[in-house]
Amino acid sequence: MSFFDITHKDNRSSARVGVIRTDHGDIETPVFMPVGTQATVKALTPEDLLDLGAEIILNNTYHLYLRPGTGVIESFGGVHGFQHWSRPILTDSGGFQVFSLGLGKLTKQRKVKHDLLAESLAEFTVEEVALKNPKILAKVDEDGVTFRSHLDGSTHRFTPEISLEIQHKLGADIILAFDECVPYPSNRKYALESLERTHNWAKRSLETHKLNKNQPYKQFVFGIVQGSVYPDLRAKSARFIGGLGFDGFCIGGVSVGEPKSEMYKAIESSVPFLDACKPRHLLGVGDIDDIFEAIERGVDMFDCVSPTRLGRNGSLYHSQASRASKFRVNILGEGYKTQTDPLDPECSCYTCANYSAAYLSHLYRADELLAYRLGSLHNVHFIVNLVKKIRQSILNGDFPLLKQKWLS
RNA sequence: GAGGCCGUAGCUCAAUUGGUAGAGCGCCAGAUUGUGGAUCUGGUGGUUGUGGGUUCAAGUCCCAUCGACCUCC
Repeated sequence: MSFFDITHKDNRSSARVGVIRTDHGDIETPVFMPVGTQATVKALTPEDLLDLGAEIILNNTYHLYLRPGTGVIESFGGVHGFQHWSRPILTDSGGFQVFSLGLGKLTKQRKVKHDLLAESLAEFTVEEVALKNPKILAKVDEDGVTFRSHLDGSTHRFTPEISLEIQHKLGADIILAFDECVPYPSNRKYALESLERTHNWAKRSLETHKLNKNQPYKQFVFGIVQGSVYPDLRAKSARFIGGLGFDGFCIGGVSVGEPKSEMYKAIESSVPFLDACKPRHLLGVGDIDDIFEAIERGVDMFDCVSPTRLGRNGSLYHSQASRASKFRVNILGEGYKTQTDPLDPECSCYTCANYSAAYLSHLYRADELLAYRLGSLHNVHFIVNLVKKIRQSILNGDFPLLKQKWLS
């Protein structure tokens, strides 16, 4: 029994069907994993997640390290026992927080124009840019990253060694190398500089992982490909990371503001250099069209906050919504105030099976807590099961048809 | 009954000595991709209670009227 087996390949694209085996159960790929940053998929219980078909969830190292702290989680024998989830878990390495607390923070603030950031990065060092922007909470150096907690401002430091040691203590089934996610846009000089650093960190992450002897059960470690939107850097990164001996791979640094076409190019530039027998995870994606495009290009795993975040904000997936509206409708829209039918007649989730759109609309307008739960339930169900349908379509040989049906 | 005070957007309120009526919230719409249950971006919205008058010009000054509130008898 190997960690990952490919059971079927699409003959018209790079799409494939497989199974990942962990001590906490199997995962059928392609798979979408809901994000439970703080050891909880917001508003949902583990039973909810099982009911709607989730096979694996993502937890975040940065958040759990800061709160409740690794010690508390260790006392439960790891993240599974702590959150009452006995199926597989993947932990992020904290690398993304280097981005979201650091330079990426600038691109997320609409005030800072993209070209301004690009100019800054061309003209100044990262340290100089950070000095000019006191809101930045993280600073990267060759050895690791120093950051301030978003909770209390206290100073902390992550290195590849520290991140992996924390992840060993958290005890997820799949853990990630510590990387730097560069903002978009980044000039080539910075992207390359950061890439060398991420590669160095990948080696150190893997070495640290090999030293870990006291695993109660098997932990697999994935390396992360970076390289921004530069195809040659992506290829360089995939060759390097692909050659280190990781159990699987992530493609990172996407969905950070770049055009979708650039993201697809980044996937295409990376996949050919990654061992075809190992699973590939596209970090932080995502949108329904992106999932189709990525699976077609050989991606096996996805995680994204969008179904839960959008669910809490009333943006709900709908089988009859157009691609232009990203397959979603806004339940807060005026028309739903009086709709006695369920939100989506074609949906089999708990929410659509039991509640009218008008009731949902009311819950959202009244800021009732049940809105978060019913909305998240619906959205996660929608995405998880769409990916299951895609999996089946690959087995049936009609994946291109299904993709065309959705994306035309 | 007498005196006082106030009526401006759906709501709470702004608007210099008279000079193009604004804000917050709400409402409507959009954004949201390895999560700060957050945030951001637009948009709709008014015969300034009503009717007269003074003035080049009135939310603002004058008169009447309707309504709310306060005090006193």
